[in-house]
Amino acid sequence: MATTIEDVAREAGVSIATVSRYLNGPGGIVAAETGSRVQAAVARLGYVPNSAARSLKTGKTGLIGVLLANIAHPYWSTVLAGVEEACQKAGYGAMVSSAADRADVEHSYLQTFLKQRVDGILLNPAHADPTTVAAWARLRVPIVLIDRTLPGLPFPLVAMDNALGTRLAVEHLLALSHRRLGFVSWRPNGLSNREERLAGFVSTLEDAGVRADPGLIRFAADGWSDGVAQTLALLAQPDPPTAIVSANSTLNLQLLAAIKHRGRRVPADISVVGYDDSPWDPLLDPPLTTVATPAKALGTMAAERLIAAIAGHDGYGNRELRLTPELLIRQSTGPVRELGVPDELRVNGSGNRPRPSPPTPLPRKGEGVGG
Amino acid sequence: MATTIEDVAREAGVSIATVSRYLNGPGGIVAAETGSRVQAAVARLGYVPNSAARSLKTGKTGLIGVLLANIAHPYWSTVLAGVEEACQKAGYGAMVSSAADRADVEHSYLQTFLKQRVDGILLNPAHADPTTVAAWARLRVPIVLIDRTLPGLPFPLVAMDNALGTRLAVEHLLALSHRRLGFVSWRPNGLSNREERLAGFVSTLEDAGVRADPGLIRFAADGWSDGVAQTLALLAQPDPPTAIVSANSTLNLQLLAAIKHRGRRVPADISVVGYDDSPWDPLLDPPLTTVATPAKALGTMAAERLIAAIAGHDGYGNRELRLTPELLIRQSTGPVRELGVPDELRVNGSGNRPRPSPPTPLPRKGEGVGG
DNA sequence: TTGTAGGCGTTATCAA
DNA sequence: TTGATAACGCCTACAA
Repeated sequence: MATTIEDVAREAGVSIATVSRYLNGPGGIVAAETGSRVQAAVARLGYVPNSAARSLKTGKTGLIGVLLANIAHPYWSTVLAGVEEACQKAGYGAMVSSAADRADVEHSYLQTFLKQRVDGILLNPAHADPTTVAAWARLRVPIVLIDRTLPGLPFPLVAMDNALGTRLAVEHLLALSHRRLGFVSWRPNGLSNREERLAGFVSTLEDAGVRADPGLIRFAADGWSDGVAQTLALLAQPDPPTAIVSANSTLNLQLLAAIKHRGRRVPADISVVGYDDSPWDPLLDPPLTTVATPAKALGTMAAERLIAAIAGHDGYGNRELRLTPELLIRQSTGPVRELGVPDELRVNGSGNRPRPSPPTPLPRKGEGVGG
Repeated sequence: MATTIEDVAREAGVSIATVSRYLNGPGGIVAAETGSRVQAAVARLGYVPNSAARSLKTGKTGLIGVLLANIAHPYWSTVLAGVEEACQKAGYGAMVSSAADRADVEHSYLQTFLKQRVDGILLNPAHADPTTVAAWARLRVPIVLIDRTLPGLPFPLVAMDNALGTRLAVEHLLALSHRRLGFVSWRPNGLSNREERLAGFVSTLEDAGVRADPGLIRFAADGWSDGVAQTLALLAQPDPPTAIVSANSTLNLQLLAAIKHRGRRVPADISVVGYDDSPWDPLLDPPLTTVATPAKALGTMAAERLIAAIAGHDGYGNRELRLTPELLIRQSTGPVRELGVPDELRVNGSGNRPRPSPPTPLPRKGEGVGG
């Protein structure tokens, strides 16, 4: 068995109350000389307080639960790094779990969190299932939603300004005179982030007086392949788009791959705006114009807000906190060349002749990562 | 305050011992009729056992600590998905922490784990710092190393067979008649995975009687940009390699970007073998020949082994468990064309004329991920 | 088959 | 400034 406070007390020749006071109380509540004796005993014995015993008494565990719909997506590594940082700073531990997109797994992890009496939960909801939503809504623990919400969840939300993200992408393309814009996204599923990016795309076009052709909006199943198929379908249309917006980082590469598969060049034949600015986006061919989202900040802010809520310091109520995306213009977007006329049909065929591409610019410095 | 076992006992009209027995004991130890009364009371009150109290009594927390050197790398999303799965299955919770490659953060998280009395620790060590190593070695908790180890750490290891990985890459290139092979890796730092991949590269060349030119081996700082610089340096040599092996998934894209920046074509001018087979490797241009490593299985097996060790069921002692990588041959490697003669100097300049590239093949089906 | 009671390691109250 | 002691919620002999 590990050493207990009693061992320390004996070793230091004081009572356990004194040890506890020295360890927890504000400095000065214990005589300096006594304190240093306790200090020495703690060091000698390698004493580490048992937080189960402590939390039994205090009702606080110093733990927050992080329940993600699916951690198996690079985006979340970055978000988690932010969550970690905030937890670390505040002395909290994080229990991270991934529901693998399944409602039953989500529920089982929730149970684990409740058993562990986490002080709060950071939730990225997996499913719009009404029963699950009702169960969540009934909980008493402080909960902060991260990245997205669902109708009926009465908790504060920290998320990206998704509508603004697609708005930036569309405005950029409109400014380049594109009028037939394609959009490849996830299937909406009632999840707010997906709905909002779609809404931002459509409304920005409408605001500009451009008709949003429903045929140019495609939804791909989650994963790394259906986005290719959907993009191909988009390109195969009689009047294909001159530019495409990707709704998330998983789709970015799928769009690019599909476009190359069709033998189209980016941006000469078609422009592409990606989403999320993954660290490798500047390394793609061509370097991707992207809606950059502050993924790490998302994690930090959500965790900070949850910790504030736990301490009762959250003055925001259930208000949303939205993080602002930013458009990074690289080389995957360019002015439209000609509307709706495929390269092959042009009289002056010069556009179809490959020219040596300019040297790829070097990427900006990225954050250090290990491995 | 949450409802306690006492509330349940009162509600069901039994003693707390009976409730506890019904909840924990093997079925049948409580009369069926009594059991269903307890069951009903639990449901009505929404009772969830307090695991702090339980673990105070039993000495087990049902928690494992996962301490990663740096979670901010896509590779770990996949590993964690595996860890999650195994924990979920065994009823364990996982506390995941990331040291951001800093020894002090690593140490602070270790303290958190010890305070929480985790039942075991999954460790991906961040630094070869001897003090830290000594501190680790002194711990009494069951520990399983994941992905890499350090000299002096007396714990079981679950990792990839790294030497085999680079061996597969080199053998493939040798079979394509390449003789000047470049290698771009991380700075070794004493971390086993890095050392092993380097050793596998060098020894495979030597076994084949090919001299491993030290000038063709470059080490890049962690991150998303130095790999580009190192690859450029490699290509700028008087007698550049005809093929390059990448040591990890972060470098894959950096190699490709640098090669394109120099105007070289893959695989016509230079072959590239990547590492890790990230989900997007088949989407790259060209689809990357890669050493595929079972990242999710790494997580699963490490967690399972730790859980077995906690239960005292680990018959393996400190033996290593190595997972076998596999070479996936796609389109980034091809036969060597001519040794050491740059395209520009050829009399027959046909090699320098861009030809339309063949359509990119569609990617295989990937695992579903959310977002 | 069920109930009573002691104790797990802390914190916090109350005296000294 | 320090010490004795009663909880905190649960498990588990031991009794009934």
